[in-house]
This record gives sequence, C-alpha cells and structure tokens, in this order.
Amino acid sequence: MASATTRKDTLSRTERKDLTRNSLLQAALHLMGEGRSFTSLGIREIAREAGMVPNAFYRHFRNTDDLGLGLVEEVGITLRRLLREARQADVALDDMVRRSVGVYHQYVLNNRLLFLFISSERSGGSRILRLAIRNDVSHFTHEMAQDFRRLGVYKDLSTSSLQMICGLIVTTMLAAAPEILDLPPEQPLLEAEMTENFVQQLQVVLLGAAQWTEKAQRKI
Amino acid sequence: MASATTRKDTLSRTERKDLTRNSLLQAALHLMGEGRSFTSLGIREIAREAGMVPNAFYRHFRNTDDLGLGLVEEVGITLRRLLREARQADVALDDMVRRSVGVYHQYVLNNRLLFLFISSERSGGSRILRLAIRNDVSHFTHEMAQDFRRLGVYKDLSTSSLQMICGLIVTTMLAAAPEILDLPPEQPLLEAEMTENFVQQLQVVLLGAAQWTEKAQRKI
DNA sequence: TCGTATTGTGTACGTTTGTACACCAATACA
DNA sequence: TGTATTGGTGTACAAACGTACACAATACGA
Repeated sequence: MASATTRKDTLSRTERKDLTRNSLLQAALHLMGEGRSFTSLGIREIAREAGMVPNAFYRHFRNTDDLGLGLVEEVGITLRRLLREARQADVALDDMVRRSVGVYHQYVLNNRLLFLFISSERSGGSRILRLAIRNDVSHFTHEMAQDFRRLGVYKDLSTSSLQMICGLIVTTMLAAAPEILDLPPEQPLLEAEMTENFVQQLQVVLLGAAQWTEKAQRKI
Repeated sequence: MASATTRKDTLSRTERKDLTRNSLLQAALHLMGEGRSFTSLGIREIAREAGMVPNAFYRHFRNTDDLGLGLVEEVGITLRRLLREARQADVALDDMVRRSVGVYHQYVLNNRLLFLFISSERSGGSRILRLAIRNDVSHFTHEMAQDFRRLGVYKDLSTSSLQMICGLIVTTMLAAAPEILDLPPEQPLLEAEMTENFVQQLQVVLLGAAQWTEKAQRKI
C-alpha cells in the first residue's frame, strides 16, 4: 500500500505539505464528482472531505478560488500529457481518427474528475477560473497545431488557418467529454453510437480542412 | 412605465403569480450574471434578489432545482425563437455563414443571461439540469436539420448524417457563446477577430459536409 | 355576499458557514 | 543542542442558511 516514497514518516516537511495540499485538491475534485459545482464548494466542506480541520485549509490556500487555480495547474499538466500520449500512440496510421478518439475516450475516463472540472468550469461561474482554463486549452490547441506541422499534415495551410482548425477540433473534443462522462456505464450500444457520432464529426472537420484554402470559401 | 396589461392592480391572481414567479427566475439569472454558478445559489438569496421574503419562494418552487427546470423551459423557448429568427433572416443568400453568425452574435448578446445559463449549466453541477438542457439542445439540433432538409441543402446526405453535421454546428455555436459573453465591451478589434475565427470554423464544417458521403471518409 | 383557497409576511429554530485567535508538536536551522 | 518556524488542532462567534409554523390580506367560486 504505502510505497517507500510515500510513507509519511520518512518525508521532509515540504513533501508532507505537498501531500496534504494535494489531498485538498483531490477532495475538491471528489466533491465536484458528486454533482457539485466548484463555486458552491466551501472551505469547511473541502477540509472535511480531505479529513482535516477547517483551519488547516488556510495553510495551503487563501480561499477557494486560490485552490481552483491549483486545480487549473493540474489541468495544464493533464492536457500536456494527453498530447504526449496521443503523439506516440497513432502516428499517421490509417483509420487514425477512430484510434485517436479511442485514446481520448480512455483518457477522459481515466481522468474523470479532472475532465469534469474542465468541462464545468470552462464556462462556469468563476471568471478567474474560466479564463485560466481557457488559457490552458488555448495552449493545448497551439501545441496540437505544432504537432500537425511537424507531422506534415495540411502542409499548405497557413499557421493561423491551422490554429483555427485545431480550435475546432479541440472544441469538438471538449464538447464530447461531458457526454462521455454522463454515459451510464455498461451500455456498449449507447457508447458505440456516441463514439461513432464523435468520429464522424471529426472526419467532417478534417475533410473540410483538407479542402480549405484561404479564399475558396468566400461563396458559402 | 406600467402599461395597461402589466399594472399589478388589474391582474388576476394567476397573472400576478406568474409575474412574481418570473421575477424569481429573473433574479436567479441575474445572480448568475454576477458570476455565481447555479448550484451555489440559495433560496434566501434568490428571494432577496427578487425583492421578497425567503418563504415566498416555496409558493412557486419546491427547491432550487425546481426553479432550474423553470429556467430550462425558457431555454427551450429561446432556442426555438433563435431558429425562427434565423429562418427568416437569411434564406440562402450569399455570404450566408457570415450573416448567420452576425444574427447569432446579436441574439446571444440580447439574451445574455440565458446564454450564460445554458453555457455554464450545460455541463455544470446539477445532473438534472444538465440532461434537461442537453435535451433542449438536441431538439434544437433536430429542428435545424429539418430546416436544412426543407431548404434543400445537402440533399444527398442521409438524415442521420445531416443530424451529425448539425450537431457539429450546434456544438461550435454553443462553444462560441461564452467567448462572446466574456469579451470586454467596446473592443471591435478583438470582437472582429473572434467572429472571423468563428465564421471560418463554420465554413470548414460546411465544406466538410459538402464532401461528406457515407463511405468516402474511411481512409482518414 | 360569504366562506375558502391562495399568495405573501413575520418569527423562530437548529445547522452550517468563514474566519480569528491561542495553542501544540514536530521539523529545520543556528 | 537550543530556538524559531511551520503544519495542524481546538475553541469561539457572528452571519447566513433551509425550512417549519402561524398569520394577514385578498381574489375567487358558491
């Protein structure tokens, strides 16, 4: 259970602190997993969920918004990791969209609480969090565009067009996340239907992107 | 100020009731406009904002979730109205996407609070609200697909493909809403940039849709 | 016209909240 | 080894919360 690197009694003070800080972050995520929105969470509630006394919260965060920014930091890391996994998973294989969707689907499930956080707070109550998340998503989009460049797909698109396309892809991906998470488990039929829809939508986007040139679309 | 049809002292009891019920709904929306998420709203708070005593709330709703469903009803109406306006605004004119985006942009601004509600609660905390909104959005998508059929665009697409495409369009539209609403006012440059991005994304989708046939995309 | 149902008010209660302050044990550093 | 800093605890309090109950005013059906 407790590995050599996580046994509490062998850790330095800063390591211990990081551990409890993390348990506060996880507690907040867990509460949101029970159907609470971030702005509805209270300090006492979070501390209670983390198994500590209310006042201890203040040793780590000034208020709940501050903790929210801590969560956004995790969002950035998680999105970066997703991109890394995607990079090494399917390098221009055939049926690549379907594979990517599979990877993404699994990744969302494996990081359930964090994607729940992203989905609900990306356009949620707190302006600070909203903008912070949007910033991370923007970074993600940017990196995806760079990957496309590196892979040599859509060679003849300008950088700004490529980013516009990636923005569309990311929007579609993020819109799929809450649907993935709301799907009742053990319903392979519904799941397959949703996945197929998602795959086709991405294919439409890629098809459009392949046709896109800076001036060809004026008549639409 | 008080027109003949809204003067309180000439109204029947049910009309009065509807009026105060509505002021509760508006109060909730208004609070969300101040950066609160729906699940963080309290009964006392809403009643206070509506200018009434806490207990009066119970004469209209059983709890806050119940009021939320009332708001979702407004969502349905508002989306239906949007579609109606869009129908009569641009019937297959050239540069139609840009016009539609303009109509949509203005509509979102005119219904600021409701689109804020849609955006944040569509993937927000309360499962009941989330599913209810998703249901409305699904209806909206469906009607849009029917309109496309009626207009004779994308004649050679199957119904399910058409709905898949409309789902993609609606996703893109709804993703644009919070960005529209977060834009600081009087920033024509930023606004133009965002709008242009939005227009191009829709054009990519339509371009892809025009190329879409049930089997052509297997190789992607 | 009278009794009744309905809408909104006032008071009240037990909980929960955010946060201040004093405190303690243990780590880090001199 | 002694001392200062730090992470976590216990107690405390005013404020806000949801909700129950009794009550007032009034529109409505008889």
